[in-house]
Amino acid sequence: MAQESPTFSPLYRQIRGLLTQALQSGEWRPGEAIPSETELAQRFNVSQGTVRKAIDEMAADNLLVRKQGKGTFVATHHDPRAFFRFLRLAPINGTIETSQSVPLECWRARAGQEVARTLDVEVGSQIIIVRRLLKFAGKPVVIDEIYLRGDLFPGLNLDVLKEQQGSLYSFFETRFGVRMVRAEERLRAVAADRQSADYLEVQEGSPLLSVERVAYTYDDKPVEWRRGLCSTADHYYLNNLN
Amino acid sequence: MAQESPTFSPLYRQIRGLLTQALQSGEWRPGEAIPSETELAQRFNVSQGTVRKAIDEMAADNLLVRKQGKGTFVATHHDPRAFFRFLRLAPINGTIETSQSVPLECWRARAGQEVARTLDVEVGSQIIIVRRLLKFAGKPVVIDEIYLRGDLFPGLNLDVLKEQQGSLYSFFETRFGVRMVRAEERLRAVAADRQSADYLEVQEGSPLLSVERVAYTYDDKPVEWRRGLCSTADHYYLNNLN
DNA sequence: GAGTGGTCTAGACCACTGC
DNA sequence: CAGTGGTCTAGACCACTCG
Repeated sequence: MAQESPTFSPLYRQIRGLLTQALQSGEWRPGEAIPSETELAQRFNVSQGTVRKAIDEMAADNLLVRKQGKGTFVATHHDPRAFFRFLRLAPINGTIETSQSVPLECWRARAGQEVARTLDVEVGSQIIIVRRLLKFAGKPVVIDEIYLRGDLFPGLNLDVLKEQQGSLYSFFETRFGVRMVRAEERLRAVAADRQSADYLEVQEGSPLLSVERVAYTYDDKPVEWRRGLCSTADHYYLNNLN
Repeated sequence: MAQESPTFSPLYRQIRGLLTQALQSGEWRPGEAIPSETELAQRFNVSQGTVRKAIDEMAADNLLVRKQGKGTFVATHHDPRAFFRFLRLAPINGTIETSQSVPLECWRARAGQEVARTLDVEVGSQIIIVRRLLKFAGKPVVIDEIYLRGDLFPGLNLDVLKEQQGSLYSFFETRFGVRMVRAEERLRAVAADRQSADYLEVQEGSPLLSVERVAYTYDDKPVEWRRGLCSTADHYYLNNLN
């Protein structure tokens, strides 16, 4: 029912669109259960199998999480298993370490050309810049500079950031209703500048891993641009190629 | 039919196992079409939908490639689209560049403890070590040191390597019937040693991206261990986080 | 037109959770 | 026990490719 001709989109893909829209509108919040497959099938007037296929895709993209016998849930950054989805750093020797995010600075500014293009906003619109230090087992490992769309994070400042527990994305999710869904990272090796070297307690000029990231929300629009400098003396960046 | 009780494995997963086994045995070679879904369903005495689900999973893992109207094919590294699945380097400014693999050295040795553990072979068994330079648009970008299981690459030497066209994995696939299926990479930033600096035409001590990789075949056994040092002056390593 | 994969449906039954 | 997701089946029809 309702199938277009030029760009053919199967029913389950349309259902996915409707579900994504509902997620975006906040009808079901991160961590909550969405209605059962049979309920959704009735609501959209399709068979249960079609809803199922839509949910399958969204679960594969980490938008939803299925739990047999319990239901299907909106994915959340609070889930400890989701923590390392966006933080691919692991200690070279040894086990899991506790991590701590230390906010250093937070101020508002106007978007220059490059930031405006990356975040898909007008040049001159308000952005927020955050600098923070990430510690593993008490030792500084990453220094981040983060650019955010100002309109999406009203009231964000250094004091608010200090309330943060858990990951930054988990914090954005509950505090501002902004959920990061996917990201693109560009990695390079660079020499430590003076300031970063001081923060990371390494020598100026020593090699650091530069991780540049653009993160997107549901509607595939960029929300965050960040650049992290990682000391890889005791940690490496893990990646699986399938 | 035939469902175990302790570790329950659904039928389609068992079918996947049988298909993987057939791939591993070389019944269908990379690039070839496998039998149609209905044929496979008859062969395994299951419904077409069950075969379909098995193939779906394997296509998601890049073991098979579906082509509507034509059939399902064994994935191959010859496919230009598969080229950047294991080579995540892209030029910082500009378009696609031609790449060239220049073999430098190739010799046989006995596996030490670390290599033996990584490649899951006995200490002292034969391994092959390859050094090669990777050029983009004529300029050196990566210097690789590659450790291979000697038993899987009989007759491999520098002369043979010079016949290589396309990617190294594509070469291994046709020449030795060894197909890399997935890999794990560990990235760090390091300072260039004298020799690497010379090859990459950078200054000694300048920051390089170290990419350590273990690659696996169908049976999930490690086949290759390699370490690449990348000059990220004009290229970055691209990664998508979903 | 014949053959392939892709979609959609409907129904039966299994596995897991929680009351 | 009822309710959820997970599996398996069978059949109808659509979209694409190729001769």
